[in-house]
Amino acid sequence: MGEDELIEQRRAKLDRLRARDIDPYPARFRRTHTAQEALAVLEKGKQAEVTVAGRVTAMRAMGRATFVDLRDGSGRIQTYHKQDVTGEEAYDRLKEVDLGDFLGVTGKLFRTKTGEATVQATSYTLLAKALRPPPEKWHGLQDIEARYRQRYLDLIANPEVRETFLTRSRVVAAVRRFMDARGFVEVETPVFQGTAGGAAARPFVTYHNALDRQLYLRIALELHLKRLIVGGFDKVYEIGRIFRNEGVSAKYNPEFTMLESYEAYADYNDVMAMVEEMVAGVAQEVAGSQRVPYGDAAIDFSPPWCRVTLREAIREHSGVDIDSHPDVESMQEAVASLGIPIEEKWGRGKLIDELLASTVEPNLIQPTFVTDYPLELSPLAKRKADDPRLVERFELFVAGREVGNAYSELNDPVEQRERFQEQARRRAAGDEEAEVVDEDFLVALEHGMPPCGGLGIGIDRLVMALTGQTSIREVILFPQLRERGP
RNA sequence: GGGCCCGUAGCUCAGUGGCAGAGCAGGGGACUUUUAAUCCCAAGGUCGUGGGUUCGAAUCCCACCGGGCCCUCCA
Repeated sequence: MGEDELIEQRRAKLDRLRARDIDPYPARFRRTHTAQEALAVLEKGKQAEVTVAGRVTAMRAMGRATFVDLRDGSGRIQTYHKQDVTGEEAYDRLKEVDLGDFLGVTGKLFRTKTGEATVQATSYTLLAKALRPPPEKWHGLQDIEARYRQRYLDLIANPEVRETFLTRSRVVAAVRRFMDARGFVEVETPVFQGTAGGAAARPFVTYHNALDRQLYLRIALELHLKRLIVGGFDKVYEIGRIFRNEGVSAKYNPEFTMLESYEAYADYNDVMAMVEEMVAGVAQEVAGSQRVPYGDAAIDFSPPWCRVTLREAIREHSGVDIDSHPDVESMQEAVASLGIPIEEKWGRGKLIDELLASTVEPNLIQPTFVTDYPLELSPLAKRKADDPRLVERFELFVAGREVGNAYSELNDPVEQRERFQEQARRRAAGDEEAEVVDEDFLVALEHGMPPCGGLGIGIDRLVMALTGQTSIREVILFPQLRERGP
């Protein structure tokens, strides 16, 4: 049976219903109970009359009696339609009902002889006719491309997918509650920006007609949130979408969600403690435990987490002591000797970053703070007092992926200008991901910013770690895909 | 950007050179407590697209489109 034919059959049913003066898309319907509420009523032993509504997910017809499974946002409930109860006309009309249609059903609750809570229908109403058939009821929707392109079908057919996205929603809500409870003010900053800064990434470019001006989509929240610290908000955060013009893969989606927070009079150690408390609390709230399954093992979010300096981490996992390679040439040699492909133009910082990504990161399954990064990788972070080559910075790794990044914010406007200028030199030398000098931000810093601890958490990756997903597309409802071909 | 793999009915999948199949869904019939309901009957195909090899291609080769995984880059 071809798809067109299946649709044609459903249209014919629609026409027959209309011919009988039945509106297949009524404007409203009053239900008295959700599926879950109705089940609870019967649980209390009450054989009350209820009106429920939902999508038809299965029909089992046996001559003059039919069982219909209805699903709403709360769950599933079975309705039972008997010809001698509903009357012949209404019973025959069930033939025009298809899987995927929405139905409202009124009747008394009872238990079948197999014990299933059921609504004995005295009447029912078609609430919306579906013209296309739903996916297979037992195997669900397996085709990965179809799952992403038509996520609504994925959500209908695959309950665990629905569960993952409910978890995502709970994670965001729990993070927000945590930040609010600590006195952080939630703010919203511009998505369109004249210069896109705050991260090493290529931006999307767009154009504003009335302003006659090229604009960029933000690649980070950082520089505007710090302006607000200058403006006197002591604690601010934003949970927002950011956009990076990079490849698409299981780890990367061009738009993703970041939490960034800035706290005046805090440093990166304070931020570390806050992150531990926040993520452990979120895990407890959404997973019911600070230990969450990860493959055959588990990730344990209970504090304190492992803390290791970048130098130690790299030495442990690659055998290379970065302090023994103070110049670019020596570092290139060390990295290349591990079989890691390198590029001639890479500086010492980039080489260290590469060492981290390829030797350390995949091994950090349990939550781990890697601290004290090279200055050249961190143009917005404050220098360590006891070692000017390093900054007060940490990255958080979980499940072999970077989940967070934080530092004591650089608030010396003169040094910030120098750091921007160094970035500008790199950009001129062909590094498209170097920071752009943001004069407006420098002016803000020149007005004085208190010492401040900043944080960025990749919400998508946090959700991945908390739900055991290995592809970012499983935690983004509508991931970016290539345009469908002809 | 490179390598490997996949694309068959609305959905889930068999079929690897010789008549294009099954289950679910859909259609007809039997069945008044089923639940992957059961039983009977009939129907349903641009085998991703376009070339090529061959007497013969879903099957082998090439290109393209889409997807997946692994590299590369980015969080």
